[in-house]
Amino acid sequence: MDPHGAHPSSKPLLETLTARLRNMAHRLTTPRRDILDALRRGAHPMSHRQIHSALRGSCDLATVYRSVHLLESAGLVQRFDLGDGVRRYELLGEDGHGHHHHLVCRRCDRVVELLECFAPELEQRVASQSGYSGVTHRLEFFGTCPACQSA
Amino acid sequence: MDPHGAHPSSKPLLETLTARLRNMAHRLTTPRRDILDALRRGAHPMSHRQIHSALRGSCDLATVYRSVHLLESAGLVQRFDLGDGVRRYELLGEDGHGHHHHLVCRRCDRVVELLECFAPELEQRVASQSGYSGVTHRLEFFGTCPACQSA
DNA sequence: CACCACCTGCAAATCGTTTGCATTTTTTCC
DNA sequence: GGAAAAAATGCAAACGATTTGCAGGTGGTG
Ligand SMILES: [Mn+2]
Ligand SMILES: [Mn+2]
Ligand SMILES: [Zn+2]
Ligand SMILES: [Zn+2]
Repeated sequence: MDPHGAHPSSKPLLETLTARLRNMAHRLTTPRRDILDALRRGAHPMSHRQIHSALRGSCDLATVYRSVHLLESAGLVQRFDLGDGVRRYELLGEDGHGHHHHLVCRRCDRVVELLECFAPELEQRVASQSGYSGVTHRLEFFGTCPACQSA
Repeated sequence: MDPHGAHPSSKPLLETLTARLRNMAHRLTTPRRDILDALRRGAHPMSHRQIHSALRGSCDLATVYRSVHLLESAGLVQRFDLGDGVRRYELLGEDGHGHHHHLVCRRCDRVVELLECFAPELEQRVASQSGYSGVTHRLEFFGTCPACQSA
């Protein structure tokens, strides 16, 4: 595994993403297309602020918040919570394909993308034992990266 | 499993907790003792605000924030992030004993305490594959509780 | 019981995020 | 292509959680 590696999976075409958005009966606006494109280029989860800077001010920060909300409810992006109070987002494949987790350095915030998801069978067990339905999970790892260990 | 069940493990004595705090070279103040006691009584992770109300205003909310910080760095409490922007805390046993996870209803926020922790072997694997050290994890489950399913 | 380092209350500041409203865009339909 | 309706944006103000500065209060030690 490459410690700095980004998503190895082929990135979806921007055209594919905008099509998905329109299929959900939403308008395709310039900010939304640009946000999707920024996320497509990003190797790791991006905060609203990071997305906004990647857009170089082409739209307002409030619009980034509103658009990301929409993309999330449309199932195009997934939210990640890496422990600081900041929400981060990544593109999500159709039907939830592309679900995965991260390993974050406590010192320098370096992120490793973890390709496998371990927990689906756990979801099953948790669901059947509790009676809850539609069980999902959120899992992130934390540690000290090689660089920060020697420093 | 009891869907509403709280921690089944025996609760530590307040005296034990205050001793642990003092061993870390920290003062035992009234707010700190009261906060430990509130957490000891709580069945689920508590937010700063919940702790503060449990104290019935006996100390300031800012003091709750500062004290919980201290308790966290002293290893007496563990932080949980249940998806809303609010941090919650539970007592943690010595040497990290008592680590566990939760299942939260997306509709009514009902919390189920999950007794087992599945991920230590995953930590191992993640650590050896990435070169990170001191790997820990954060894992929570979300779903719809039986009551909210019928509603 | 006095001292001092540490802690607390209070209020203001900070930070991420949300929202109201007037204006601009997108889409639909001629 | 252009007009009209519906929806999205920009801007600034509001918000809720958390942090912080400072002046006064307290715990633990000798
Ligand atoms: Mn990722
Ligand atoms: Mn718990
Ligand atoms: Zn690092
Ligand atoms: Zn519920």
